[in-house]
Amino acid sequence: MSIATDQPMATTMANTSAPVPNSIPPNHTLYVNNLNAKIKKQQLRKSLYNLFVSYGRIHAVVAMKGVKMRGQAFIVFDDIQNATSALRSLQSLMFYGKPMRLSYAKRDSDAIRNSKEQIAEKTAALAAMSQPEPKPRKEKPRIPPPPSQPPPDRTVHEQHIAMMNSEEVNRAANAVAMAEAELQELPLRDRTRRIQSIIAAQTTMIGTAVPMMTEVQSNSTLFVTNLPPETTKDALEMLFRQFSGYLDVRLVPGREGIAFIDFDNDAGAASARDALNGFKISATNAISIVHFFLSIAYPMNTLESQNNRQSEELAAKVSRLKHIAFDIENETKEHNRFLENMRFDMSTARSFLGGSTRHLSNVMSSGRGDRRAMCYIAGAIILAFLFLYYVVSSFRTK
DNA sequence: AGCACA
Repeated sequence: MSIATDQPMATTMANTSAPVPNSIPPNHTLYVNNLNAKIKKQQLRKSLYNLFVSYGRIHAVVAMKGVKMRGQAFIVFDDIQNATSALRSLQSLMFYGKPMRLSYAKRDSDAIRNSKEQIAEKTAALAAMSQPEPKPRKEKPRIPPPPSQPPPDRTVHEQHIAMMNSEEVNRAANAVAMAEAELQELPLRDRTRRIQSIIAAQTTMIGTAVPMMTEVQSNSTLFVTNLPPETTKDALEMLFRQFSGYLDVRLVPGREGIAFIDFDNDAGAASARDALNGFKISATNAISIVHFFLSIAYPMNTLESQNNRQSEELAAKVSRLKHIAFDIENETKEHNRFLENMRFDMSTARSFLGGSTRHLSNVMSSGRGDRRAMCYIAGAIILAFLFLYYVVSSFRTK
């Protein structure tokens, strides 16, 4: 399938370990040159971000259009180690048709300089205030050692909990939280990749799984395809109204063969889907029903992980998360298959969203002020829109 | 090739 993205084809990885002779010491910021100067600044920044962010949190991507600065960019990492691993793995990567050249920046980026200053100020202030100087610890071990008097038989759970409360896990959880915000802005397909790389990165970073909770948000609208052209709204109504929470059938004016079925709850939609997917609505047509799912992963509150039972579930949660990531991918592919055969335009996308937006206005006007529900619905609408827009634009630019 | 950020 041909998908248009703003991502350049990342073809040959000519990386290996051939570090360019490099006199510049490691830096938070990578200097990139030999970039394709034809790419527009915004897109370039976005693509660079998407490429480099797998190696760690990125503070900024700077690219400039001027004669002197074209073809170059700066990637500001929060962490030097991450900058280093990006430098090593992406060196000479074909990017928009040209092998990019990476080195450390000669000077610190302003943002880094500032935060270094702030840290220096704080430690100076601390030193001035406190008379017993804090012992300068050297090189913190990956997993904090047990307290000086290790209780003879710490249970596995207790060790686990101690680790969960470690600074490293907190940082990892933080990284995941940042990533979550970023995920919201990515099309579904890219979210899968990001979720996987976040898990991988955090897992290697702390040597164990980050405690994550996942929330699968289903959607109370079903997408039905392969309907015979003469299908009427009444016929579909007959079929679907037996399921609890049924609200409405929406045919798409000007488009044969598809329909949207709204429910007032996810579970009703799911049970209708399970019952009717593949249903032979006529001698020749077995209908196919797609239920769009959205999922969000977020770090578990590390305080909550003090609870033993929850800490037992961590591993299971993470593996479930991985499965969900794969599921999203599969579903996305499946959707694309459906949609590739159709002229799926914006009015169709809007029609799909019609139900959701109505739910939103219902919630808003009900005056119950359920913030949480509103956020979810609004978020789901945005994600759904992004996904649909992505699908639509992939036809446009074919 | 070219090292900036307001």
